[in-house]
Amino acid sequence: MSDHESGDDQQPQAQGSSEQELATKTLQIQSKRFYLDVKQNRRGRFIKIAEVGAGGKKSRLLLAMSTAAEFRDYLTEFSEHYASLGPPNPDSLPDDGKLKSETMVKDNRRYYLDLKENQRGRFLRVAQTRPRGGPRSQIAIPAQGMIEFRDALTDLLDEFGTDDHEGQSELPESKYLRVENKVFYFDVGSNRRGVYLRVSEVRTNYRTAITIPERSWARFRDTLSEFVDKADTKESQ
DNA sequence: CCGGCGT
Repeated sequence: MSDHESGDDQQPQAQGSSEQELATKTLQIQSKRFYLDVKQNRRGRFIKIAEVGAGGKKSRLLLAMSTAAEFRDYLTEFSEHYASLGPPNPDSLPDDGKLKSETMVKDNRRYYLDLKENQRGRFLRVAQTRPRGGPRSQIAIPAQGMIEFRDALTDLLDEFGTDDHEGQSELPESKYLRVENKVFYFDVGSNRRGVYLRVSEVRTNYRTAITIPERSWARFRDTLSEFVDKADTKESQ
């Protein structure tokens, strides 16, 4: 029963029943509190990281167990790099302000790890993005807390494994289709309502999409076939 | 005792 509970993926929806919380850890790093929750639903096992700032500002991030393990290893790399750095020097900062960057990919979600520096000091920013400008969420871990964070993550991974225990197979890769002057993107995603296909038409100043539940894919295909057949017969007359 | 350069 955690008070840092909130919605998850995609569209708002009724609270699902079948999400269990297997373990939780709390970390206090400077003014911030981090909750690391191991959770499991029918799509698999994952770790939810919630950051609560001093003013009660919250942000959260979801990582599959395998991604959490990858992240843990990167935390070691980043903390070693951090330890090798001299004192902060605004003049010798790269243009993008990033001292070290890595990327992780899982199920069409991208994770960006950036060691950054500002007036407050150094911190690791972990950002999660979804395809086609979907919601972006991010947390910032003070650099001094990376080791502590890694150790907490390691405890959870040692206890619950690095296996995602996916109910179904992995989500398919995204595809796209160029049609005349348009591009259509096909992205498969999932939330606790199930698996869906999101078809987006993306142009510079215009973006639209439909979301098709997996259960109806065959009917969409059949319906499209009917139109194709009609067009074909018309063409051959 | 905060705070993380955007649409």
